Order: sequence, then C-alpha cells, then structure tokens
Amino acid sequence: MENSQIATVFAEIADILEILGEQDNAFRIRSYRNAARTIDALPDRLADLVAGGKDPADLPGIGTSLAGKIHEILRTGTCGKLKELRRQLPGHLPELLQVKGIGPQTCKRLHDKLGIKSLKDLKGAAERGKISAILGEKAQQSILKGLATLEAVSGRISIEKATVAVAALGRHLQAIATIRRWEAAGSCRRRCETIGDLDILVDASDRAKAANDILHYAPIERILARGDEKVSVVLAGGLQVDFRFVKPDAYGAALMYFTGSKAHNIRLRKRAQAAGFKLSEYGLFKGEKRVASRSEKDIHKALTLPWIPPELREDRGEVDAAAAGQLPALIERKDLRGDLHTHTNATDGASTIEQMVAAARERGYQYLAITDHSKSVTVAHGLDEKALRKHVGRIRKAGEGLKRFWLLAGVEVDILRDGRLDIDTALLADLDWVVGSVHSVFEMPEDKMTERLLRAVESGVLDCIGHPFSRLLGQRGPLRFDVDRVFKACAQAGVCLEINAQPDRLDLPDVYCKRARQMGVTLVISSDSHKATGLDLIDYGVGVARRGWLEKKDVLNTRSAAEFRRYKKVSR
DNA sequence: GCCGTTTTCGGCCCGACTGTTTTCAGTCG
Repeated sequence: MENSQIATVFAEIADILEILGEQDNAFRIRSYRNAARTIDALPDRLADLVAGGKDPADLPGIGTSLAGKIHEILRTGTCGKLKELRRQLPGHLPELLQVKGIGPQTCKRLHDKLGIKSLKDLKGAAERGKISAILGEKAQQSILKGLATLEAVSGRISIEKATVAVAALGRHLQAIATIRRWEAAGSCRRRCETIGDLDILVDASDRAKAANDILHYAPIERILARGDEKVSVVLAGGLQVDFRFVKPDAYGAALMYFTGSKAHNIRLRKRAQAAGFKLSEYGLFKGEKRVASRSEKDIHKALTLPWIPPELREDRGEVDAAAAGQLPALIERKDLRGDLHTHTNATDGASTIEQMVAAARERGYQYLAITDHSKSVTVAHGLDEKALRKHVGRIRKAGEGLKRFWLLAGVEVDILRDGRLDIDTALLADLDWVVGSVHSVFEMPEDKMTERLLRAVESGVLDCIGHPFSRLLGQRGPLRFDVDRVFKACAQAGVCLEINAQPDRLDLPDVYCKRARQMGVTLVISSDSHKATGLDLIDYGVGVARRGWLEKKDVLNTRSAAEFRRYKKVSR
C-alpha cells in the first residue's frame, strides 16, 4: 500500500463531504485534506512505518480518528466512511472537480438540477447547451474550455519545456521599457519534474502599459483574466502563464508566496502566526505594521530562519530543519567533475567519441564515461561482445593521448528479465564503468522485479543502476519493486544509483534520492546524453538532487579524477 | 477532525478575480 493510495482515500472523502456541503463540516473537510497532503509528502511508506510500530497519530494533523482510518485502510484497502459517503453520492461526481471553474457548490447544483453524475454526463450536457440555463452562458463556455484542456494535455509539461518557454518569454519581457524586473516563480523555480503553469513576477513602473505590451507576445492565444494585480493568458500549445504585478518594496514577499509550494506556504504562515505575525504576498506584518517584505532573506530572518532554497519548499521538513540550523548545503552544477552515462554514434547517439570528449572538456570536466547500449536494445543498434570489444579499443585509444582527462570505457548493459546481464561477465569486469539498466519487460509482479534487480546488483560487475525506476514521465509508470531491499543491496555491494537527467526520466525521483542517501547509497548524476550538446541536460539532474536534499559529498561525480580513481580501486 | 509555552474550547492561511442573487459567493492558487 503506497502513501498516495491512502492520501487518495482521504482526498475523496473531503471531496464528497464538500459536495454534500454541510456547513459545519468545513473544518473537518480541511482536516481530511491536510492529512492527505501530509501522507503524500512523507518520505517513507506509511505502511512500513506502521508495521514498524509507529503510531500514525504522531504525524502532524492526524489524531485518533484519522489514525484509526489509516489502520483500516492498510488492512482493507479502503474505509467504511468512504463507502458510506459513496452511497450518499452515487456516480463519479468528485471527478468533476478536475474541471477548472467547477468547485463543490457548482458540482452539487449540476447534480441536483441536471442529474449529472460524471465527466461524461457533464460533457454531454455542455455540448447540448443544458448548462447555460442553470449557470449562465459564460459558465457553460468556461466548462467546455475546461473540459478541452483536461483532455488535451492532462495538464503538465516537462521542466525542460517550461525552461525553454521562460527563456523565450524572457526575451519579450526584457524589451519592454516599463518592466524593471521580472522572474519565474512557482514550480519552475522549485525545479519540479513537471510544470502545470508558469507564474511570472513583474515589477513595472506602469502596470497598464506593461500589461498592454505583455499581451502583444505573439504566442498568446487567449486571455483568461486581466486585473490590476494579474494577467492570465494561454499560449499556443496550451501552456497557461500568470503574470503577477508586484511592488518593488514587496518583491520578496510576492516571490516567496508565488514560489510556493502551497503546502510550504501554509507551514510558513502558521509559523508566522504562532510568532504573532501575519504573512501574505504583501509582506510580513505585526498588526498593521509591515516588518519585512523587500527580499525573501528579510522575511526568513524576521521569522528567525535562514533562507530556504526554493527546491526544498515542499513541506517535507525543511521549515523545521531551517529552524534547527540543519538545512543541507545543496549540491550545485559547478560541483560536477564528470559525466558517467553518455552515448555515441556507435549506437543511438549522434556524436563521435572525440566530439563527446571535446564537449566534456569545454564544460570543465576531468572525466567522461562512454556507455553505449548492449545487444538487447536492438532499436538502438546495441553492441554485442565482439562489437563492444572493438568499441572499447577505440575509446581507450582516444583516451591515450589526452592530458589531465580520464576517458572511461564503459557500457550501459541490459538487465534481462531474470536479472542476468546481456554481456559476458568477463568482458564487463574489464571495463572502467558499467551501468546496468532495465529496457524491457517493465510489467512484472513486485517480488519478481525485486529478485531481478537484486541479482543484477549482486553480479559483482555493475558500478551503477541506470534510471532505476525506468519510468517515462506522462507515458510509463515506475517499475514496482521492494525499494528498501534493492537500495540496501546497493549500499552493501557498493553499486551506485543514478539520477538520470533526461527531462522525461528524472529518475531517481527526488524523494528516493533522500531515502537512498539515508540508506548509505552513493548517487551519481548523469546526462545520458546522446549528443555533445546534450551534456548540459545534466542541469535537470542537479535540480532533482537538490529537491532530494543532496549535498556535494553524496554524489560520486563531484569527486576529482584522482579521488574518483581511488574510489574505483576499492569499490570493485 | 485536530490542536494547545496564554487555551481541553474555540479557533483553524490569505487574498484576487469572476460573474452577477450588484454586495458577495464561488473558485483558484
């Protein structure tokens, strides 16, 4: 039983209670939502904690009643309260809340007046024009648009696409004379895996003029809202962008507020409140008096906290850690000394060995591992033993003449369905760096997948597991295996876990970085680049590592070539 | 339904935008 499954039960209870709409329930509903959020953000599996004797009521926002329900959910997979509520509200009404503009009240009216029970019903009613009689013509249009958005993208884009969109938008904003300063906040600044919409902070000397100029940005397809404080638009392709106008003397407060996350903001506001302050996007107030607002640092300082890096702001213990002076010194891109997972034109890459080396040296690296695919990955023209031997010869030759640069001859070897590797072990033992990855048979019972990975880890020839969950964001879910057993085996065998920086992978995910570190596993951040310029994608991996609380010392490829050689000598 | 270094009762994060029961409820972030 995963945390998200437990959280979903509580979230659905909250949704149904809200649709049923009994007024005195408002704060009970909030309790269910708080509990769902708390459980979702836990770094460890609640099921394991409870099995280990932990009382769920020790968690913040969870008391005896919810603790009882947690035990019930762990035992039966659901809870009686939810079943009873579902009887009171037949159909799939909570799914209507996914449509932007529909909240619990509207949901209830749609059900009571039109008998709507599901998204499908809603779409039918909207298309036949039945909604306007109840909610008005504008609401009907808004619902149709909301449904289209929901179907089109299911919302989110990769951090890479968002970063590119911000850069393009930035060129437009830069040229507007009335804009003094601007910055992307929100999930983009926190470097989340995927981005729902962009929040852009704008400090302008003349808001009306600035808004007018902003709206001339060619990719804007539709204007959603236009007020004194904010302008919301949708770009071609469906990305929503909210521009927030802020005063320079409240810039820090606004930046903090719009960076989020929501859960982090709530945590911080409660801390402010407990100290007799009020915190909003306009500043930190004591009564009517504003005591801090210009910069984030000012506000953190007034709350007796050090500045908290945006990547940590997820309400995963960062506020308490800050208060205790125990924030990690997060790893930075400039700490990296090499890249340990790259491809060349020998398989599915586009660049030669020499081009990859040149690109690595340009980036100040001291070492680079070439790790092309092995024979099972036929679509990538993977190498068999004979081809690999030849390729390794070429890599070693290319490395011979290099001064102060270590070119490692490696491979990304396939972990077959039974856990064997698809290249002869003797050959693997001769290589400088061996990444083992799963590229096929992703669906397997959890215990079989665990055995598969354990066998690979314990083979004695692997240096690292590549993209350990083999997920593709928005396309393929993560491998299911016993995370604790596999991580523990990695720690014991001295096998690293990779943070693969490809934007559609970002694998290990951030919360598992934290867990792996706690269990004593060494981590590696790799670009998995298929061309020379692709080495820069490693930045997205650094973002994941930072979100996973990692420091320089936790990541192997922050070590100098000399230190890395010493590590290699003792590891296998 | 949860919680407590003023409290076991009486609170619970804060503000903007939209549409229109035109004074505020509903929704969003």
